[in-house]
Amino acid sequence: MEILQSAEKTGGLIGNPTTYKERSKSSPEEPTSAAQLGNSSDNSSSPSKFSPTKASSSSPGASSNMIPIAQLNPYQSKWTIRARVMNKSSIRNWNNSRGEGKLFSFEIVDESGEMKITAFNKEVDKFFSLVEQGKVYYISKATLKVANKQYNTLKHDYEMTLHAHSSIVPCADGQDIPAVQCDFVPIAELENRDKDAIIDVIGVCKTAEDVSRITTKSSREVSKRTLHLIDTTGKMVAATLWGEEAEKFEGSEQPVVAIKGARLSDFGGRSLSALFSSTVMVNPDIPEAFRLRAWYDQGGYALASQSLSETKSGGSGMRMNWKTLSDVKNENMGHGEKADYFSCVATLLYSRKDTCLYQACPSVDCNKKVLDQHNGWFRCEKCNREFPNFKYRLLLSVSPRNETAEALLGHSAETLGQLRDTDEAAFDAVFQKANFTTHIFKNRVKLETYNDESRVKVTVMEVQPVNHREYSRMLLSNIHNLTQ
DNA sequence: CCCCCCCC
Repeated sequence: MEILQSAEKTGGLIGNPTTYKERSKSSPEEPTSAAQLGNSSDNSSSPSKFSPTKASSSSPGASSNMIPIAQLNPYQSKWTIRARVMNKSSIRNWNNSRGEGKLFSFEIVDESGEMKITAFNKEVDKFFSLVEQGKVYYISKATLKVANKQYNTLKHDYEMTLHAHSSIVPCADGQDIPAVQCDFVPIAELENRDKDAIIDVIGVCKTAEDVSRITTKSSREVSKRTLHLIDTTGKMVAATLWGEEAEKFEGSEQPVVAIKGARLSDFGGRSLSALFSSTVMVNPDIPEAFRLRAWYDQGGYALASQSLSETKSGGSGMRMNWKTLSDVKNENMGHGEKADYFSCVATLLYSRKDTCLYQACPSVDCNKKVLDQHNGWFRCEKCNREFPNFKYRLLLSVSPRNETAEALLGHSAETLGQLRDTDEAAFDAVFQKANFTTHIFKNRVKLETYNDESRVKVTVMEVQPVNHREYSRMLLSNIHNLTQ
């Protein structure tokens, strides 16, 4: 792709006789930068607008009226438009009670307006590879119908469906047609944007998670892959791609990734999700991308970037079921059929050190307590074997997991086991030091019956450091709710 | 003729 001019220098689009206003759903407030994409087919130096003469010289619709997109309506039969593809979806299949098929859609723009175009089945085969994002085409003979505003946020009363006689022909001189514009929001700035805002973002893909399959609420299976994008603001944000885009993404070489029309979510703080209407561009040929590449390669890669998105499930105040310990009692948590889960910020008052360590089977993934045979051998009933050695495991009364207890005490079970055997004072000190420390505890609560005696048992699943910003945010929201 | 924008 060739870029006419960096819009950053100009504060807007230059080289276009008219200005195309960003579509409403993007709602940019103060664009900090803008990039133009897709002028590769613009070679002519003589802009032409709706001149029938010009149209007849190079378009198949010689007898058609060249009209602006804004004037398209279902009540005229002969027309040709000349427009640039802003956005193109991938091919999607559907299968419902009314039948099945495939489709793709794209959005076009000219100086007068914009429109959504959908192609089904045979028209998918005919036009999918021809239609390229950023390029200009003559389009004629298609069906116009009232736009379904529920799914089409473009500013036009109608949308277009291609049919067997529809014509799409590349236009060699479309430089007068507005370029596709990106208003990239710096990643640090995402923190101040509203949830559900549709924004354009560009960053270096520092890491890309593996692709995974998830099942949606409506029982559809879909692939997803989360990228972690950073920019020169030193902030990082998680951006999730879906479907084929997720499957095909190759992030091993830290490409620059631009997403036009991503949705800002408040999951885990702030994160982004690509929509069907988003355009994901890997290493796009735009100045922003070149700048980011240089910045990253010349040292940006070493920056300890701070993510706006919580990477772990914990720490974030958004999805945590925060409870106080008295809530657990007052709300009779754990009395249901299934266990309840809650998180609390709590301070460790005391932990028993006498029964905290046990000698476990050294087999990988066994962890069963071994029986000391007092002959130098240790027997594991589960493995039905005797070992000359064992491994220490930690078991605090709150915790089912060795790793959780290790996090709480700040030492590995192995270290503590050695310490107990060699330096009791140091061993005691570890427990002393852990007392009165405050953490986020993620807990499971369940009423358990043992020997005819029922009691609510709280098990700590995970211990995490307190994220004071998130925790304060949660407390403020509680105060806010109390004053409602 | 789709119309799902998902999951933690």
